[in-house]
Amino acid sequence: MTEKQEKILQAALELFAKEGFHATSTNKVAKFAGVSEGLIFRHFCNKEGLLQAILNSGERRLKSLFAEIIMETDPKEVIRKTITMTDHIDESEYDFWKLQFKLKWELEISGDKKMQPLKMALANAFSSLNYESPELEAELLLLFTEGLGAAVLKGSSINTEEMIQFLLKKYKL
Amino acid sequence: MTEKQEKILQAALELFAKEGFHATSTNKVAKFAGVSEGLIFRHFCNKEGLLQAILNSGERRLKSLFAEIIMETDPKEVIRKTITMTDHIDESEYDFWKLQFKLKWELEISGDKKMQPLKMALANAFSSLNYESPELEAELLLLFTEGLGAAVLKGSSINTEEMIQFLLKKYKL
Amino acid sequence: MTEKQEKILQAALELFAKEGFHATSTNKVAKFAGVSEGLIFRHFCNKEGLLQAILNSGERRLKSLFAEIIMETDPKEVIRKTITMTDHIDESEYDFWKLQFKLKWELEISGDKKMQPLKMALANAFSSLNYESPELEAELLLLFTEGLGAAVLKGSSINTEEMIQFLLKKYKL
Amino acid sequence: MTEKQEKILQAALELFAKEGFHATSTNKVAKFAGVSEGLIFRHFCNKEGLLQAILNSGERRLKSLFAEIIMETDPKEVIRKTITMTDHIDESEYDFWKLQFKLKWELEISGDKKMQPLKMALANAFSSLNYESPELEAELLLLFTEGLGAAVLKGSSINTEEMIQFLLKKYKL
DNA sequence: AATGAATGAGGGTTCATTCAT
DNA sequence: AATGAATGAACCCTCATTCAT
Repeated sequence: MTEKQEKILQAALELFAKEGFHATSTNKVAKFAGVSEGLIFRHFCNKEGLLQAILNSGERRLKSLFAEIIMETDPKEVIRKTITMTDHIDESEYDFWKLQFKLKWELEISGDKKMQPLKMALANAFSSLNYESPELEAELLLLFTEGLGAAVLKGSSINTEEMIQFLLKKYKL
Repeated sequence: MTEKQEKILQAALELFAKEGFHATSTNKVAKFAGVSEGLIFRHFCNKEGLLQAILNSGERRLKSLFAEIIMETDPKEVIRKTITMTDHIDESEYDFWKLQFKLKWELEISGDKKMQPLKMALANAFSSLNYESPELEAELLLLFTEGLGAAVLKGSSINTEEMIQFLLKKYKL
Repeated sequence: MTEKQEKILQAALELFAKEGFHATSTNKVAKFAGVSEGLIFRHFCNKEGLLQAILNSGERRLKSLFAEIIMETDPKEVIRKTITMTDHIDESEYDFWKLQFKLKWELEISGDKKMQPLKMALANAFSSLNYESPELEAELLLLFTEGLGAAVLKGSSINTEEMIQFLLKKYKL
Repeated sequence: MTEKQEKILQAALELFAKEGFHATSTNKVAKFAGVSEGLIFRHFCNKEGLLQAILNSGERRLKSLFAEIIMETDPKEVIRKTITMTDHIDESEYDFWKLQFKLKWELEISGDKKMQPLKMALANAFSSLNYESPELEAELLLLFTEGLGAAVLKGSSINTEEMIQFLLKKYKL
């Protein structure tokens, strides 16, 4: 991975996240990256290839974020970490996460599969704690988490911190 | 509102909802509506004007959906109706709702303001029922509603019916 | 000639003069005249027909302006009136004259023929006054007059009044 | 400046001069230049940018034409060269000059500033020769030059050669 | 006479992509 | 690996004009 390649990825991530995939031209990406437009195609084949490269490079981020939760053995900790997940997203990664949410709607790229391991970990946790419907509980909590994440990334008026504390109390954590 | 005007709106709604605003060309809209492309601009000025027209015409739908909940006097009913809201969306209106969600991410058009009255009604309801943090409860429930709506519209694997019943039980309704 | 017909002509004259024939759309003319666009075509056939109508209606103005000079019997007066012609153009007729000049270049509509009678009158005048080359003198004076007119209509920095006095002195008038 | 860039400029100059700026489509320019239409915008940004490029490249021509007169020290020669200027315009440059005249009317781009140095040189010349109103003399002569130039470029019926000789005699040159 | 809906061709411009260097 | 010229299709939009009413 050359330096210019990285610059392209970085520029594309930021622009795709800010303006959307379709609204960002390869020309804009090239200029923003300080690179000739042709180079994008040399390295990433086409615009979609560029997107894939971003997504792939981000997969690690996603997995490491989830891994910390999934590896957890204490069920209460699994739930607590899920709830506070939003708080642990570094501001420098906002673009990546925003892009994830954007793509779900713009290109209908579902993130469901990626959530599956987390969902199972949660279901197990709720099961250990003798919740009646652990799977539904897991799904519900993920719904909350996603909603909270979306709210943060869109700059909604929601007070995230308060909401997280509120949820923790609700789950007696 | 002429017949062709309606056809344009209808076509645009469907295409914008399916493929996104930027990914849908006015040419495609015109062809889909069986209309000359120029007519779009005579009636709606801009591509964006076309979008606005769709949004405005949908405002009624949105308000009537919310009104039914807000007018409710029984606090328990307010909460129940909010939870089951997703179920009451007619399949014929999927395109409209999908567009709403899509736009939130594609054009960063926030729906926060529109939710405000509903949020207040919910807060009041929770307050009447002596919940400790009625506003946070309201916000949380809205997070759920949005999440569930999104899941349905994206064709997620979530079992909506089950989830709704689950939540109703949680709120003792 | 109905009232609306006149309004169209008036609007078209002003717009054609200000922005040019090609740069003025029939739509703009219609809006400026407070009239439906279709009406323009009902009355004037097409855009060029509208232009012709303006030109024809202006022909009278042009002829009456020249007539006063041509009818003059005193040769000195012929020359004097030609030189001061620019001064006698009413400000309300600027648009018409500006259009004349514009069209010469935009559509290469020559005004040469219309000048012919004036040129002959001038040649006769110079001949009566025993100028050596009366025809060339006539042509030269017309060159000056046109240049002066153009300068005025373009809002050039030339001091017209002074220049006219200067010319009158040169021709000993 | 690539070969195709030059071809575009050349084609645009010819077409703008012949048909006018507004009446010439970029498509026409591209076809005439044997080039893809997009290339125009890559190199010149806008249609207007294309025009500016032509104008800028022509500025040299204009300055060199004037320089020869302004540098002249003999006042009589200054006047003589001004009068005969029209004759010194190469036929290959007609398009450029025609465009200059056209633009004055089509886009109201004034050439006044460019004439200023020449006007001052003429005023000085007339002053040296003890003319009473050197500045007005200068302005009048420029009026003549412009008028004659216009006549030539429009293919008027004026006999340019004769007229120039006539004026030279008038100024005793 | 007058409107306003409707059209199809064409306007300038941007797009993702290719190619020679 | 990297550039920048070059392309052709598609973009949004405006045009002069026609037609039903």
